[in-house]
Parts: sequence; C-alpha cells; structure tokens
Amino acid sequence: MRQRNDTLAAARSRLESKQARLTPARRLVIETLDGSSGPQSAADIAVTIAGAIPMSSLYRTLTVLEETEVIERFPDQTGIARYELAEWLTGHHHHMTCITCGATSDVAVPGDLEATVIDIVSQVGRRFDFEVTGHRLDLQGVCSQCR
Amino acid sequence: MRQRNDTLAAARSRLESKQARLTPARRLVIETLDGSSGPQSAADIAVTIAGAIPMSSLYRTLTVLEETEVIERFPDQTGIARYELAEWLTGHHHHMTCITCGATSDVAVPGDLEATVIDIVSQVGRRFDFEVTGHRLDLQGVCSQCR
DNA sequence: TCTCGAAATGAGAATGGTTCTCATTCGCAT
DNA sequence: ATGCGAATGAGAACCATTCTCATTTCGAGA
Repeated sequence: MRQRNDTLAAARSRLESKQARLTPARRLVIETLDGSSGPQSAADIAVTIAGAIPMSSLYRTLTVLEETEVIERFPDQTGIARYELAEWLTGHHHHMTCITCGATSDVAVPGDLEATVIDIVSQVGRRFDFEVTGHRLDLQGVCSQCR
Repeated sequence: MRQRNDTLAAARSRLESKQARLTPARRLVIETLDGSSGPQSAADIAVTIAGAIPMSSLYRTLTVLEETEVIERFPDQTGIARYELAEWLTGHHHHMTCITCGATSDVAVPGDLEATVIDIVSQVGRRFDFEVTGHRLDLQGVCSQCR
C-alpha cells in the first residue's frame, strides 16, 4: 500500500522535474485527493479543505498539477471537471457511477479481467488502424446503498 | 442498415409517446446526427445546419430530444456536451478519441469481443455489489490520419 | 374551415463553472 | 541580505448552457 509520504515525495519530484514547487496549496490538494475514494470536483475539494484556498488559486493549482501529470482531469456526466491522482500514483483503475445517487467510485478490475480488457482494446485498435495508448471503462448502474 | 426514414419514424413515435412533436427543428437535428460518424457538439450542429436554428432553440431542442431518449448526451474530454442518436437507434457502440487531433469516432466492437466485455463488466459488478445497467468503453490513442 | 389552447420558437438576459489579469508576496540561489 | 522568477489572491472576464417571456405554430374539436 502506497503511503501518503510516498505520494507527496513522488509528486514533489515530478513537480521539480518541471521546475515547479510543491507549495502548501499543491500539497493540500494532493493530500485531499489522496484521501478520496473517487474523483473530486473543484467544489468538492474546496469543501474538504474548508475554503483554505481561494477558488482562483485552487483552479490554478489543479491546472498546474494536471499539466505536470500529478493529477488527471475528466468531466463527470454533467460536464463538471473532476480530478484524481494520476494512475502512475494510484495504479490503473476504472469507475462505477450510480445512476441513482450519482456517486462515482474507483474500481480496480481484477488482474485477469483487466488483462482481457487490454487484449480486447488492442484487438479493436488493430482492426480499426488506431494506435491505442489508453482506455477508460465506466460502469453505470445502481450501487448497493441505493438498492 | 437502418434507413434515415426509419430513424425519423422511430424518433417521431418516441416523441409522440411523450406528447412531443417531430418539429422541423427536431427533424433537422436528428437528420444531422444521423449523418455524423461521431458525437457532435451543439456548435458542430449549428455549423452543419448553417445556423438554421438559433442557439437557444437548438439547445432546447437537444434537451427535449435527450429527455425523450431520442439522443444521448455526454461531455467530451474538455467538458463540452456532445450528442448522438440513442443506442436503441444506432446500436451499441463505443468511442475512439485521438489524443493528437481530438477527433472522436464511433467504433462497434465485434460481437464476440463485446460479449466478453459484457461478461467482464457483470463479473466486476457482482464482485463489488453493483447492479450494472450499462457500460462505456473509450479508447484513447492516435488515429491513422495522425500517424 | 375557424378557433382555442397547448406546444414550440426566438431573442436576449442570466447562470455558473472555469480561466484570465495584474498587482502583491514568497522562496530559493546567489 | 538581495534579486528574480514562481506563486498567490481578488476580481473581472469568458463562454457553454439555461432561463424568461413574448410571439408564433400546430392540431384537435366545433
């Protein structure tokens, strides 16, 4: 299990390799995402850190962390940006989104199944002359709490 | 191969079952999406139809068609909404997005592979106590034109 | 065919997430 | 200590999308 200090150290060296610093704001955002079980919006993060970082700075912080590939950004179903630690920090995973409560949580597909997914994806890429560099698998459904 | 008239007829009956009409604007949008090979943004559609529908009406049209499940909406990687005909009209498919040019195109995963995907997805759902109702598989990579 | 009411439209204002500007502050390397 | 690029904060600006409301269109019934 990766420790928080590992994440911060890895993030710091990634940032420094791009002449950016691990500032208090950036550290706070990284720690927040490291403690979350699913992708967080800027507003989510602001709530978690109790507004410790003004929105304009928070967005800029998120942009910097995204550009340095410490975090990844993708829109949720409504188009609002959500962030999580980059996969090289967390490990490859996918998402399950509950169509009832809207919650999205991470899901690590078991290794054997993930291998099959990768195989399928590359077969499809080959068939359509598309050089696959990554994939995303989202499950929609109803979570256990909503049933 | 589904014909355009089939699509329009199916859309009309779907709309009428929800006391909505197949108006000229709605027909135009449906025909536009029917003639596209990938998801289109509101701006894309506006260009294709040469501004024949004012943006406020276009957005409302898209909302109505989405609510009646004639089309589906999902945000692209930048968070901008993109639309395409619902899967009950087009058949189940996935998307390939080129990380170089940004183009997204539809891809129908061959039946045997799709069956495996469905199997994997339901296994994962079972394992995580999540009642899967649908899935989305996005391939990222480089298209043949960009290589 | 005429009429009425519900549905649809168009123009423009309003919204809200996100980005930009710019003046100020911070922190590392001399 | 000093200087300079990096980082910050406040607020304005942006822009995709939604809302408002007055007007128009369509279709069912007279």
